[in-house]
Amino acid sequence: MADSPESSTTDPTQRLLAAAGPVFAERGFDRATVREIANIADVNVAAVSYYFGDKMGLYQAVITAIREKRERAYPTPVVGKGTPQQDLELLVRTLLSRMLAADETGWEAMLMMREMQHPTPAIEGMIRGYFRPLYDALCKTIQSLLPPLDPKSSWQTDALVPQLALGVVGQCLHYRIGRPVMAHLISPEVIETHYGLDSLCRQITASTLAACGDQNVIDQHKLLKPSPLNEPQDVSCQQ
Amino acid sequence: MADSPESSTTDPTQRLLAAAGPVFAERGFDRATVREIANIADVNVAAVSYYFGDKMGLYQAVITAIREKRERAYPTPVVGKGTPQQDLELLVRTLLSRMLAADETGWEAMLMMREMQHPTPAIEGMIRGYFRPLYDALCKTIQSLLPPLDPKSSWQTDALVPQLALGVVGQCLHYRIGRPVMAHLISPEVIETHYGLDSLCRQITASTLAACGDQNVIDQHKLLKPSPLNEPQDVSCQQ
DNA sequence: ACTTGTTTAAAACGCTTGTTTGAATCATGA
DNA sequence: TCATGATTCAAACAAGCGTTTTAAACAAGT
Repeated sequence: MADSPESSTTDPTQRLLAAAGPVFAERGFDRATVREIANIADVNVAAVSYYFGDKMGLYQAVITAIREKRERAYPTPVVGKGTPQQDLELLVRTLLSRMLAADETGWEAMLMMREMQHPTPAIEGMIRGYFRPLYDALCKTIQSLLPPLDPKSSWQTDALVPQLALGVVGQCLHYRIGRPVMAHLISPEVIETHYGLDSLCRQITASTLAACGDQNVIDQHKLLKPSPLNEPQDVSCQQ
Repeated sequence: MADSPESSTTDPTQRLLAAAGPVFAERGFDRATVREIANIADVNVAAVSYYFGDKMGLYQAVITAIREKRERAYPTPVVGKGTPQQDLELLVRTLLSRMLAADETGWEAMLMMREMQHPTPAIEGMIRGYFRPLYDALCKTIQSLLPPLDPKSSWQTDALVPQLALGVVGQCLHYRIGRPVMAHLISPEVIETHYGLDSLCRQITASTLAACGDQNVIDQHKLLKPSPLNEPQDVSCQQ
């Protein structure tokens, strides 16, 4: 680990991009220093200004690069091919994959989250090529899962579908954002066993189907999996 | 607005705390400068070191202060008094209130979110006095909403309840975290009309009840409000 | 081999930062 | 009134930062 750090290529541009990602993700834009990045990339500090203009240029290049990479790795599925239920599960899986993505060490997702909350000009492209398509697909799928809407209710036409879609996004997001806190609330073994991609995907999909108000749908969905809920009709049972 | 900024008290400690909150929230810990804070507080920069040791000391004092303030403003409701459904709605409302809290300009919630993702030593107290109680209450309430669990299924006993509870938290959280992105996806008018506390609370509560698999409960809940879903049985209707 | 334009290298610049200094000011009790 | 300790203040300090400079190394075409 001494002679050739980040030695995948000799192109300083690539070396800088590769080195900058994890540093930006771990330290944030401000705490990250171009000197550290340049050291890791094993290029001179001046290369940052030379190739990217300035530190912010490098940052935006990193953001753009990982967005494109993840877009390719987890492309937005085309909805309408299978049943709406299958579409929904696929969308949830895509979303969760993008969030949890164990590729590298998760720093990519971390960077995207940073960008979400403290947007730089790079946010525009992120939304256009990344969030919007998936959000639209989600809305369309949820729309087709719902019973016919009352066109006279502005709540139903304007709010319901987006709220359900955002509920999906929010739950997926939480398993990225809330991770540090979750580690304090739930034992590591349980997280290990029950908070993998498959388990979470099943849970979120089922919840959303239920929220769409279609008991048949959730029953069908449950049949696909081993051991879900059993008597959904009897309530008010204090443990 | 010239002669006495932040003039609620003459105590430099209080003035610094009051001034530091918004600045830390808006700029983040690193971009926030003690000089700007001191200027706004209208005290000398040296007061930061003098009273709080250093910048980080001031930051942690701010975190602690707003946690205590919000704990008082939106205390964790005692569950078990009313029906589980009412309890759930109350808990969701508390959570959403804490997240969206329009008090001040929302910087308090923003700071707590920052802390969640990039914890400092102040996170311990936050979890103990803030997240844990609400999370436990949520779990207990959801438990009593669910049908009897199969004790042989580790998924049901270990994962289901926490996952549902975290789903609630995640959805609430998202309406804080995802705000910038949401502004790009949904028109301002719709946000204005349909993304207030009441609307979101209703939506999240109803979704969770549905996810608990109890169709009766959601039907009852719907009766409390004007115009929710109507024919929940017929499905597969492509818009 | 020479020239020309591009890339790399080390050092330094200029600026901002958190923090400290040491004197001035104030409050308080004898 | 004076002395003592706490507080305030302007100024300075030292360190770290992004960026620029200047010159050396390199590549390629003639």
